[in-house]
Amino acid sequence: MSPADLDATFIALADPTRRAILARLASGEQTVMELAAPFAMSQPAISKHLKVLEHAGLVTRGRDGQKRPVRAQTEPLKAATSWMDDYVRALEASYRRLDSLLEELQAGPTSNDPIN
Amino acid sequence: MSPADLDATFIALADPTRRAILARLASGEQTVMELAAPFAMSQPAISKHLKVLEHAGLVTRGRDGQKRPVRAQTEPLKAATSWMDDYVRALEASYRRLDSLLEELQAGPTSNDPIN
DNA sequence: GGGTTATATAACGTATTGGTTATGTATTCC
DNA sequence: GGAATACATAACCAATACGTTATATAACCC
Repeated sequence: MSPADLDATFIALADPTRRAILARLASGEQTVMELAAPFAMSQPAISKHLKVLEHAGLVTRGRDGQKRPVRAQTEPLKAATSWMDDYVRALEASYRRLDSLLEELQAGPTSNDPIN
Repeated sequence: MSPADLDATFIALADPTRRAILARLASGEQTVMELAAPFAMSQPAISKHLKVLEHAGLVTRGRDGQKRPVRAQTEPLKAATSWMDDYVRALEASYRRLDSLLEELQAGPTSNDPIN
């Protein structure tokens, strides 16, 4: 996953309306009208949010007559989660290194310490 | 964690410069100057990015003379990961329900199906 | 064909973002 | 005290984000 893809995913997730749309899609495919109904927002506004989500690969669109059913996809979320997990792991490893270094120092200087 | 906190976290993560700053902090505390060095960007630009990260709680600032050491924090990331995990889990549960429904239909109508 | 429904697109306004340069404010060092 | 260093803040600019209303496009229904 390229940085730009990660950008797109996090940008898409950074808006509460878009996260709410995703949450509603968890219970299955929805049309644009169905998605728009619960929000105090115009239909074009929802269409724009859907475009952002689609650009991130978080949703895909089908075709059923005049309807364009929206369906959630997990792929980009897994990539984003993976970035975050890797990062947290690296951070925690770094904390552990620092901790053991501090322990060593507290145990008193050893022959390895630069005395002079 | 409130939606606004999630907003702040995802917004902070949505910029590649900010993710790169976090990645560099994984190897330990850094001053603003140290952080700015590898980027083709002015020091004030980095300070702004740091403010966004700080607002999300992804970094905290210390004080050491004229230096303001920056240190990464994992807390908001865990909350964000948790939102994503919950969502993916809900999605996959929904897929499983749909799958088993399709299987049932494929197995042929039962006495429970609305025949008329 | 003509009206209604579902959705997309265009044009627009305003706020925010991400960068810049210039300057302010502490703090350190001699 | 005065110069240099580390950082923050202000003022500015271009681009983008997020909403609006109005309108276009396409499919459905009679």
